[in-house]
Amino acid sequence: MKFDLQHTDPKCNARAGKLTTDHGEILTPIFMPVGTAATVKGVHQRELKEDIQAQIILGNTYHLFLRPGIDIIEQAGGLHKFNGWDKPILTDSGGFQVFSLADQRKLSEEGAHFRSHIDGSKHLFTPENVMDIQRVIGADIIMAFDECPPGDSDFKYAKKSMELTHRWLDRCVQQFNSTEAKYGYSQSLFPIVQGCTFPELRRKSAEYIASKECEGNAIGGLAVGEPAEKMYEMIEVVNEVLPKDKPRYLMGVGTPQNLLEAIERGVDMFDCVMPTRNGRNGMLFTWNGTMNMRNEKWKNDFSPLDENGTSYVDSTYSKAYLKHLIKSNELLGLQISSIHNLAFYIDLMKEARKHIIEGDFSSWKASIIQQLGQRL
RNA sequence: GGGCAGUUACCAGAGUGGCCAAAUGGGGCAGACUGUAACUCUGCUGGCUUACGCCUACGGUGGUUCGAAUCCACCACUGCCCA
Repeated sequence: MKFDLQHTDPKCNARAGKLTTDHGEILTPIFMPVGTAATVKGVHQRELKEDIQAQIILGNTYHLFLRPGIDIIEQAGGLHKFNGWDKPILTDSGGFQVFSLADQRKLSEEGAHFRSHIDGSKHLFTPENVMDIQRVIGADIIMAFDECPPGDSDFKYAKKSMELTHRWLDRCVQQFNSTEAKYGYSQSLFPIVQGCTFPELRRKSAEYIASKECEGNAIGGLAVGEPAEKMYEMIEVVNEVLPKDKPRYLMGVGTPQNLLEAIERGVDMFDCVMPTRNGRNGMLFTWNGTMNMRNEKWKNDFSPLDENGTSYVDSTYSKAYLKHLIKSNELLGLQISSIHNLAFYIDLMKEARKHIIEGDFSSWKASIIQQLGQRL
């Protein structure tokens, strides 16, 4: 993997870059659709490629490990072969599931003991076997196994958790370096900064993560209940430390506003379930704010779904039609909403990149955030 | 013409003497959703009121009762069956 930092906005820390993997190039800043269980819910690979123009998607180690199971992925010849996506893939390590499925797990120095949410069976994730599993899944970018503590954790817990994540990282790096990619293309390991909302912990964690000299770095443990301002502050602290010549990935974030604020602070990569999940729940993101498609007011609005949208669903379908589909629980409604929202997120990144290159990102961002705050 | 069943809030539909402004679904209104156990979850939905509370309400009218959506009488309407 290779990262070229192409432009940095002269007035802020926003960056435009190019990430080159064995499955293709990624222009940053980039939004990566989440495809947890080997699928971006409700969206075909062809739609991802042609309509949404996604350059990379995610998969999830925890979910793929439980179902269909690593043996099936291996028999398929890796995740790319299994799901028919031949562009880059990034897999999350399952660290977030240790947090979100917390009532089912027990952490120890060794790793995370947990029960399957599917059948209750007992399993153990360790830094070593999570690396091995991600070797088998075969994503282009794989994530270190970390602990993602709650946003309201106290200092003592945050420190303890961060130190465990660092020790686990040592083991991840060790295991990663002593194993090889299985399918003839290379894989990169990204470590993850933790430290909750404590600047000194974040700084320390960023220094530790940077010292591993991996090909890219991630910021985790944000947008997990803390105020947005805290999140922005932590991003600033961390990005002062993380190397400029490597991509920075803010995990699990967020709203369109969050993305723009993070880009301004030097983040290059994002993923979030929001466009797909909220889309399935009837919420559309547009350049002029959000729309709740369940609202009665759309029932006879036959104007295009989104006049400013670039995806074919935006001009092919009307607001009234999507409102009808959503209210009727029709599957096509979920698909249209997901395609629209993902296309919007990707467009937002393209525009951001354009303005970074033109050197007026901050002023553009300010006006866009104003627009995005509305409710249509 | 006769018999039976029924008439409850926007719709459907429970409730058959006080705990009923009335279950539950749908519809409507609003909110939530951030490295996906999520086509999910939450609140509101007669009027006035911040609330307490008051008023109006279960086809209509009249009655029984301390008290009626619930019991009685008549009337109106709806459905099914028989002529």
